[in-house]
Amino acid sequence: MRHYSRQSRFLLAVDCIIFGYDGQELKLLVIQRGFQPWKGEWSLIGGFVQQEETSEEAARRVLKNLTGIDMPYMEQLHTFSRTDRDSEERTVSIAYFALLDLQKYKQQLSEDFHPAWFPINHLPHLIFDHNEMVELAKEKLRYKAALHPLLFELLPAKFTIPQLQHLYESVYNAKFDKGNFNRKILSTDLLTRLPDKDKLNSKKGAFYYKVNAKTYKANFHSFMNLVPDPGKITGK
Amino acid sequence: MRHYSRQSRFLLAVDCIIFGYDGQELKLLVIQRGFQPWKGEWSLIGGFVQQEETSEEAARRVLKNLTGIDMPYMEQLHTFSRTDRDSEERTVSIAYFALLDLQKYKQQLSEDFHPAWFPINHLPHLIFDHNEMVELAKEKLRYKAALHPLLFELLPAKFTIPQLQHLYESVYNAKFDKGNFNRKILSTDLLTRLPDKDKLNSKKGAFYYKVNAKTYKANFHSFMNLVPDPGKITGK
DNA sequence: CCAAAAGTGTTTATTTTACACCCATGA
DNA sequence: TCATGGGTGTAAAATAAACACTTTTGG
Repeated sequence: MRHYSRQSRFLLAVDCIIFGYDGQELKLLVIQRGFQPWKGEWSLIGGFVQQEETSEEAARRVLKNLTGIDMPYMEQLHTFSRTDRDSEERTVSIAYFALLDLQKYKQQLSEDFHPAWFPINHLPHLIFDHNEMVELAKEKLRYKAALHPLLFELLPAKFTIPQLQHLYESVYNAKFDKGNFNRKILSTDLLTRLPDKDKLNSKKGAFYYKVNAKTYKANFHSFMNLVPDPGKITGK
Repeated sequence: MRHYSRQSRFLLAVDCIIFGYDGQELKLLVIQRGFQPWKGEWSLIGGFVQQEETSEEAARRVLKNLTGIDMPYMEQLHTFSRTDRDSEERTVSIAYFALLDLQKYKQQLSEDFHPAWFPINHLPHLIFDHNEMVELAKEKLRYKAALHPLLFELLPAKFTIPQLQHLYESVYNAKFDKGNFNRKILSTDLLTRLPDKDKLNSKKGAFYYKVNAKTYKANFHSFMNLVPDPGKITGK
C-alpha cells in the first residue's frame, strides 16, 4: 500500500496564465489548441512535464517554444487535480502565472500557434478547467498587486505615473485620486524620474519614470499599501 | 511530442506541514517514517495520490489515516518538483499546510506512526526536501497571519486576549504592546466576550473570548492589520 | 498590603483622504 | 486664451504607536 512500486502514476501538465497590458486594458494570452482532443478550441498555453525537468522548467520550455519569449516574471499559482479535469486521461496540472509588457513582446510572438489576447473581462470559453485557473490568477494578481509592486512588470521600461495609475485602475476596475496616487507611489522610492516627458496624452506632458532596480529588488517582498482602501479588497 | 500516449507519467505525493500551538510555542508535527527508504527518519506526514482522488482528498485521507484527525484548516501550499527530490523514484509532491489546536487533538493522535511535535525553531533534519517545505510554510504562515485572522485556528474555542497575544508573539518572535494589541483585535469585531475568566495566568483573571463565526467567515479574506509594523514583515 | 497581570486612557505621530489649486501648452 | 491633463498644497479624519494609569486579587 505504501510501497512505491504499487502506486499510480499520472500525467503532469503545466498551464500558463499570461497577463499583458497594452496601455488600455489588461489582457490574457490564449492559443488555439493545435491537437486533439479539442483541437481548435481556445486554451491556455500548456504542455506536459518531461522526465528530466522540474515543473518550472517545463513551463518555461513550453512558453519559449510556443511564444518565443523568455518570461521575465513567472511564479507558481496552484496545482489543479480534479479527477475529471482532462477528458482524455487523468492529468494533474501545475498552473503558472506570468506578466508581460504586451507592447514589447507582441512582434516577437510566434503566430504558429494562433495566439490571441483577450480582454480580461471578455474571455472566451477555454478548455478543461482553464477558466477556473484564470479566475484564480485574477484574484491573485489583485491580491498581490495591492501589497507589492507587481504591476510594474506589465509596463515598458519607461512609463509615466498617469499610465501606471491607469493600469492600477484597470486592474481594480476603480478610479483613484491622482494626487494621492502620485504621492503614494513616489513615497515608495521605487521610481526614478527621467528627464524627458510623454507628450502624447496631454499638452503639458508627464515625466517618464523608470523602476529603481535596487529598491525594487530590496522591497519587493515587504508590505506596501499601493491601492486605496485595501480593506475592501477581498483577498484570495 | 504533444500526444498523451507518448508522455511520461509520475508518482504524485502529498506532504502536510501541520502547525500546532500548545499555549507556549508553535510546533510542527512530524512522524518517524515507517517504510523504506529512510525508514525511521523524521518526515512530514505524506502519502501517494491515488487514481480516483484529488490531491486535496489524498491529503485529507492520509492525515486521517495517520493521525485520526479531520483537519479543520488546510490549504494547498506549493508543488515541489525537483527531479532528485525523492531518492527512490522521481516524485512530484503537492504540499499542504494545516493548523491545529494541539491541546484538543493530542489525545486523539494515534501513536502508531510515532508522531512528534517539534518546536518550530528547533526542528530535526527531515527527509527529502521536507525542511524546505517547512520553511516555505513558516513564511506563508507569517505572511498570511499578518493580514488575516488565521491564528485563531491554533487556539481552543475559548481563549483570552493575552493568550492570543502570546501566540502572535511566538509566531513573530516579537513583543507587542498589550494595550494596542487589545484594541486592534477587538476593533476587528471578530471576537465575542464570554462571561467567565481564565484565572490561571493572573490573579485578576482575563476574560475568555470566542470567535464570532459570522464576522469571522465574512471578513476572513479581507485585509486587516493584525500585526504591528507590518511594513517590516518581508512577505513570501 | 502589594506584586503582577489585565485592561483603559491619553497624547502624539503618522498615514490616508478629499479636494482645491496652480502649471504648462497645443490647438 | 482656454480646455485639458499633470502635478502640488493643505486641512481634516482616521489609524497607529508609546506609555501612563487604574483595576483586581492571591499570597
